[in-house]
Amino acid sequence: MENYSNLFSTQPSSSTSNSYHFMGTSAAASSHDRHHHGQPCNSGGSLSHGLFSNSKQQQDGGDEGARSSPHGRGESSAGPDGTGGEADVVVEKKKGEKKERRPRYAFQTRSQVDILDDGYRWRKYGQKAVKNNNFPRSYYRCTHQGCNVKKQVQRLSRDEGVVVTTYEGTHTHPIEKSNDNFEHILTQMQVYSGLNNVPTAFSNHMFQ
DNA sequence: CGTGTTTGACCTGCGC
DNA sequence: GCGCAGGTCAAACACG
Repeated sequence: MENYSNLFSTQPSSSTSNSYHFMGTSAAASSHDRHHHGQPCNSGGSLSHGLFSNSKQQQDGGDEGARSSPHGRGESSAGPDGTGGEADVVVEKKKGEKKERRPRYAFQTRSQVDILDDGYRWRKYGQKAVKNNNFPRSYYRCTHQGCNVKKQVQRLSRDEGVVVTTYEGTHTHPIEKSNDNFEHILTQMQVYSGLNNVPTAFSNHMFQ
């Protein structure tokens, strides 16, 4: 809760690249332990659920068990085989069309921990070292059945106090547990959302 | 035993 | 075509 970094949202420049909606906030993020008191207190499940919704694009990925790649690998792009479900979720290359990805929503927080406890259950499925960054990037997927939401968590190398979380997709289910902390974060995000503050320097760094 | 993490290998896109 | 970087898979492992 020191200072709110930045917040911005880039427009879906549908040009091949992804669209990022970026926002910044600072929080005492606590997550250390994901679901201990995992009670389904679906207190509305509105907050984050609504906030990260990208209106359209992938809202279908819904029940398609997400992964059903027959060959195990290369599922991400070899997807479009007609099974509808996944094909339209990952709008990658569709027979010739230029690839287009789901919009991502990123926001940075000033926190000691990497993972924000946003009320959903996530399963880590990968971690990669990122170029020009001392810290690795972690990849998470929502564990809820049929929910295809992913998120990446990365810490800035030049400011290790800042954690960048990138969400991709929309949750197809209500939040699994309420979380005052995250609600607080969201509140901040909304507030700053109105300011239209754009951190250019940072954006140049993170996404391209 | 169920769930989540770690980690090396693999795949793909992109720039040169 | 090659190499690099990002993204994902899945087996092995750890933990409650």
